[in-house]
Amino acid sequence: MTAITYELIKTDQKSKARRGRVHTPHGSIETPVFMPVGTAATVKAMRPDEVKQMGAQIILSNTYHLYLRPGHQIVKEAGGLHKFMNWDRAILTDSGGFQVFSLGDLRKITEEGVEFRSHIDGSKHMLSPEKSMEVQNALGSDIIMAFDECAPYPADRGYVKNSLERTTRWLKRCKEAHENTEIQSLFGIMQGGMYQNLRYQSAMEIVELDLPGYAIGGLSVGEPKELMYEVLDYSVDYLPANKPRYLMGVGSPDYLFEGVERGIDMFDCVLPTRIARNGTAMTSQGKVVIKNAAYERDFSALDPECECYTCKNFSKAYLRHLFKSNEILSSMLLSNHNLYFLIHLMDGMRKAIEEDRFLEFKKEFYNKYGKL
RNA sequence: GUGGGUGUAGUCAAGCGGUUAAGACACAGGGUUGUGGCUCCUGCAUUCGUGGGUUCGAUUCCCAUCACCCACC
Repeated sequence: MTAITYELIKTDQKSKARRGRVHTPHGSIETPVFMPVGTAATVKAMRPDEVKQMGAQIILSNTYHLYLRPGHQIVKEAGGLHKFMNWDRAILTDSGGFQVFSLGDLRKITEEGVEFRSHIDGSKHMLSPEKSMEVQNALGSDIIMAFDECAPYPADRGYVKNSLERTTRWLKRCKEAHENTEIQSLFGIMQGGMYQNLRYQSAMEIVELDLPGYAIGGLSVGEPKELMYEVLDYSVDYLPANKPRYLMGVGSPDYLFEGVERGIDMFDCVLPTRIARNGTAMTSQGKVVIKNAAYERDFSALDPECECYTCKNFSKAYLRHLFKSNEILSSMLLSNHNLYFLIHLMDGMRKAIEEDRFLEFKKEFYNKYGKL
């Protein structure tokens, strides 16, 4: 018995989109789902009760960051991550694999693991499959991710093949080292870059380990949109239908639609909260760069079709003023809106799948949303 | 009224005789996708209060003038 189980409820008649449910020790999650990112045990600028109230079913936090600060032992002493940050719904933790990729410069990858320098104080650390499991076990998140290597783009076939094979070996070590299987489930991560046969090889290797869920990693790392969609097309088919499929790091509305259409169940992304902090909103009419001078005297709502707290109570002119004045409330209100927007977009997608009109729903959205 | 000082972009300012006048902030665009991000990138003075003069050449020196500031009557 694993901590996480997947229930397939319905598959769309005209696409690979599917409606499902992931059962976790902290409640069940209706899928497809968007997971807000809370790297340092907090969804930046948001209170947990707000995140919960807008309908977030699961959030993501991060092994690398919590290991460095405050330290996983402290989180464990606090009673685990859920209690520490006061979030009683599901939590997924990333393994630190992506930081190995994004920190780039000061790191050394070996078979044992990755040696890197802390971005906080420069101190030297080693992250390995065993260490990542130790940290994630201490955090107590419901879904824990395998410690993988995310190959950069572009990367040649030889590099990607070696990297994916090492990721499989690391996955076996993760499975071996993972201790709390009763309350935490380990998801494997497919790699393979932009090469179809390598994606296939990676899938075969990780699926053989019969894990509770699988993620597609190594996408949205700078490749063209069309290429990502193409890789996604066949990659999803290599994963079992009776397990949740998670596309890592994707979160713009168009990517979410294209992912769901191809059979993805879970997404996470820093995009909504990051662009919120930098003065941009996602709305039903498209992207709104609230800091632009055009909104100086625009007293209308950010998104006239949105029911979120921000849209119901404040004008674009006020939001622009808050941003230009560097007010904390700016990050709070825009993050609130962007997260609400994506969460409700997923609500709409789920409903559309149930009614077999996912493609129509997608078309309607694109017609209004326009570019990105 | 007398003496002194200052006038360079929206603001604070560097430059003080020599090719395209630092920088910061502000302002204006853009970026952002398993968060090293209240961040990053780009743009923004044919012109140095005004008028003369000296000089091959002046934002830089001289004179006048205007504005503002300080001190003393």
